[in-house]
Amino acid sequence: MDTGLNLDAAFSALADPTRRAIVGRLAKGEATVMELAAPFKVTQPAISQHLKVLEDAGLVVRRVEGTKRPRRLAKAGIAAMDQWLAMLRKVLEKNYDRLDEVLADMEPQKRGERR
Amino acid sequence: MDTGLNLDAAFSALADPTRRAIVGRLAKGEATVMELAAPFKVTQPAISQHLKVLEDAGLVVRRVEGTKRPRRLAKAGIAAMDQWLAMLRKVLEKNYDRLDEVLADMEPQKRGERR
DNA sequence: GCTTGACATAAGCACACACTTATATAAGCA
DNA sequence: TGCTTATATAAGTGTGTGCTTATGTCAAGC
Repeated sequence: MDTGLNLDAAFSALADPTRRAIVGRLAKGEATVMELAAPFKVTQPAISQHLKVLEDAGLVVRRVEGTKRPRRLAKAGIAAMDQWLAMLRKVLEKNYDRLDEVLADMEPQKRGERR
Repeated sequence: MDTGLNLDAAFSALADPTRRAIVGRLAKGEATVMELAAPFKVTQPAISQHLKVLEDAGLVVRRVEGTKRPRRLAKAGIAAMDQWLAMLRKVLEKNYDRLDEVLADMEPQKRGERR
């Protein structure tokens, strides 16, 4: 029942804080590699590698402009994750039982076997 | 702008297909470790380890019932990711140029740290 | 044509991760 | 009391990831 889109790649791409920051920057609009690299301490190759991960995940697309390769967000990848999460959100909003949640959190642990 | 929840942990937890399947199963309701392990070819310890990752990410909570430890979905973690993605979706759908406008357009209560 | 600027790719390394088997703990039951 | 069930933790191992430096490519400008 899967759409075939790569959720693995999308979620693991966004697992990295640098890549989430890149995506956050691209939410403001198109940007070149150099522009994307500027705020970070890492080198340009590192950013290029991050961008490759984001592109392979379908979250970002590339354009050619002279010697530059501006990136922007891709709708497909974002939509796929969003859809998966929407399913969970729907379940939670419908079934969430506040009291049970509280009780689970307050469960006595006298024997200290937790974590 | 931090929800207090760890997006790093949440996204990387869901990067693993086994863990996404576990979450998918929990969307149908509470389940024990053995029940969660059944559909997979991996061993029980592996599932316990996956569950620890999901719990640390705030996506799943535990309850004590005799010798069993049934898990269920936790609303907070899912909501945090959902919110982050909603911001991106909004940018893509509305074709905004600037993130600022999107943030200004979002519900005030969802923008900052509450409580 | 040669240099520069913008990027991609390659190789190597340290560390994180998913898995395994083996063992520990705790509750229920004969 | 011991045996079984449910789960957690430990230790070891192979694989993956993120970073680095070094180098390659390709378009622009002189």
